[in-house]
Amino acid sequence: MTDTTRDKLLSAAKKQFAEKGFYGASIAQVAGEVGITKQALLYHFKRKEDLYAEVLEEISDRLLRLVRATVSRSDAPERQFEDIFLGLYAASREDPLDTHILVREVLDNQSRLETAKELYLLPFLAEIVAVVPRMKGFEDVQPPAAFCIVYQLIGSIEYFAISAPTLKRLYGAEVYESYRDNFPIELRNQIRRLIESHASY
Amino acid sequence: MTDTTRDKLLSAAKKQFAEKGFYGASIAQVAGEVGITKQALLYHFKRKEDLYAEVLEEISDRLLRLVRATVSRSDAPERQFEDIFLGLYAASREDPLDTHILVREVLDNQSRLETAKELYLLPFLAEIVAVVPRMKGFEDVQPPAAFCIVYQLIGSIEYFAISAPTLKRLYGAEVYESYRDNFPIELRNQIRRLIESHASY
DNA sequence: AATCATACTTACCGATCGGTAAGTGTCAAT
DNA sequence: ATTGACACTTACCGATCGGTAAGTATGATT
Repeated sequence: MTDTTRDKLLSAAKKQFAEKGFYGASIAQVAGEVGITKQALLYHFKRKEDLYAEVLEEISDRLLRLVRATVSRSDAPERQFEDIFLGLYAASREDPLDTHILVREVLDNQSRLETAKELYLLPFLAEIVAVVPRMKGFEDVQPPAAFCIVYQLIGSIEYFAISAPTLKRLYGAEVYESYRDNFPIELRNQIRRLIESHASY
Repeated sequence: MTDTTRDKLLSAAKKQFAEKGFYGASIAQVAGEVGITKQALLYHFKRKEDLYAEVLEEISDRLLRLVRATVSRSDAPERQFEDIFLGLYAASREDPLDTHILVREVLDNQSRLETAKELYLLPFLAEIVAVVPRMKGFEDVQPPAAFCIVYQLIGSIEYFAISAPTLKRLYGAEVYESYRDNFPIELRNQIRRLIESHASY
């Protein structure tokens, strides 16, 4: 409610960056959506990069907190593991723009080369990967295998999240919604198959 | 070898579009890389969109052909299913730029709104999804569930493919290569677990 | 020898980009 | 009454964007 101009700018910027990417977004348009001039925006954020950095930081912070909260909510690693990914899916549905930006960051950071910006990924991934060898039957899974298992699940979720507009247009809103509702069920199935296949040894 | 200027432009454009996206890429730079002026490029491709469309078409055509060839190579649906995804992974390793562009297209098409452009996805997805109910134990799997199963696998593959540069920088080339080599193994494991879990009923 | 398409070139266009500089109005503190 | 931080504004900048127009060298066709 008591949104400052700064907050409104961050919110409008998130939308622009998510839809058009760093290059495609223009600070003038972001400012325009908030109802101020481009130079007023530049008063709050000296450079376009600064605005983008703050948007990205907010997103990655929240994602890292989500994973940590999920882990600390349960003692059973199997439960932690499943809940992390179901939680990530839920988050991607609540804030679709966030996922768009994160995937864009993966695509763009090589040409925009800001090394520091992607370092949030390290603790985020490490936190999840660390859960794997704590699960029953996963004690001997090697780090590369654990990483791939985790990354496949993350990829499934993020890719589906960014596909929402495309799928909606391809199949229509109704069909898309049936896909969207089935997705977490199949995601859970896949995770449980994984866990059970190891636990049975 | 006998690359025409046109071919060279398409190849240079693919690289630029993959790295920087449609907005970030500049036709002047594409032309520069080939050693001609921007206006010479505009002689071959009247508009930037035309150049992009041709790059995208080439990629999506090849992907669709790959899936169809894989399906016709075997009679066993289970084998077809597995080979499709392993083939897609192999393709994403051979031509990483292609995957970058396809994922960007998913992200960008909503703001660039060219509806026609994404229609390659329909037969591509339909072809793969159609394999599912032919597999043993999958006869009664509903279309939305089949779609989600397929889309999760595609998402895993594409997301890992676009992450290559990021992962290389995060973990170093050596560690990344161990991930990259483990990825198809875990992918195959996942697919086989899926098939087996249904076949055993 | 003249024609004509191909494959470019230089010159130029308006629009938009991110960003700087120099004000202006408001309001709280001194 | 003055100062000064805060939140803006108008004016302006050079660079770059995609794209148009008009000219030129080349080589095959008639």
